[in-house]
Amino acid sequence: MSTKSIDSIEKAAQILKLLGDKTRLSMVKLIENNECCVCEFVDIYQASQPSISQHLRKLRDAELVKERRKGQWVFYSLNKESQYYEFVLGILESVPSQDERLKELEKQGLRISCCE
Amino acid sequence: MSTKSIDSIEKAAQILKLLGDKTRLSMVKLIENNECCVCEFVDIYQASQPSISQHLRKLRDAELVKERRKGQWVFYSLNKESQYYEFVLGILESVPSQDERLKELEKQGLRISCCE
DNA sequence: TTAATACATAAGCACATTATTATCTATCAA
DNA sequence: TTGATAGATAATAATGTGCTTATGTATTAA
Repeated sequence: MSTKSIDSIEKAAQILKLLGDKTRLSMVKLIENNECCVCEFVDIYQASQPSISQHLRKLRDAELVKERRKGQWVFYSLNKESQYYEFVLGILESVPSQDERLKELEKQGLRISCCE
Repeated sequence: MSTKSIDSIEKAAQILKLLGDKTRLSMVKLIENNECCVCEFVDIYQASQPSISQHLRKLRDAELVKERRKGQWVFYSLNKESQYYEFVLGILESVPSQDERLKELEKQGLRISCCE
């Protein structure tokens, strides 16, 4: 079960700190409606692969995102089972859509859209 | 005018980072409904005065809070004129009330409740 | 005027965070 | 198999953050 309210001020601060990085915030906003793999993030943010992986690890450790392996790719999405899902969703509501970045990727033919 | 939506991902991340510290988040939640002065924060968080002042400065620089001098005290409150007021308010909705901390202060007779 | 209280700010240090580089595993395609 | 691609992780370097200490200003009370 997830409610919008957070039980402790420390936990709330921890989640806000995680979202308080522009790369992570943008990634989380992006996977609100899309499933993305690591190499897509690398292209979108012009960042190194380890840098992206480390951001994702923090989000995964906090159980805000979940991963799904599909062949050689690992796809990330928002963890809807998280206790904090609604809290995060409430914040994302006020954050500008990042879907343009994905469209840009598609235009370059770099979007990973594998079967199934 | 303030809307819940933030124009840029960078600005949103900046605000979330500011709120992503448990002392600052608690202070902001506290002054959602109360006006507090620096020395009260010092008592409440058992922190040094410069430490509290530095937190408040960051919040003030981002225009999330405003100050009001009253004699020797400086009282802080949420800046309702801020462009980001509703965004902050939306987050605070999910954050547990910190009013108990003020009640505790009153019990100890340390609450500054000056005239007017 | 003097002392005390409230607060701000600057400098320095300790610790946390982020990015890079290097290396390792897993999957897929030849 | 072998090579290439995707990704994770460890070690390290660069940067940022938050705290303490020291000091300055403003206000009040003596």
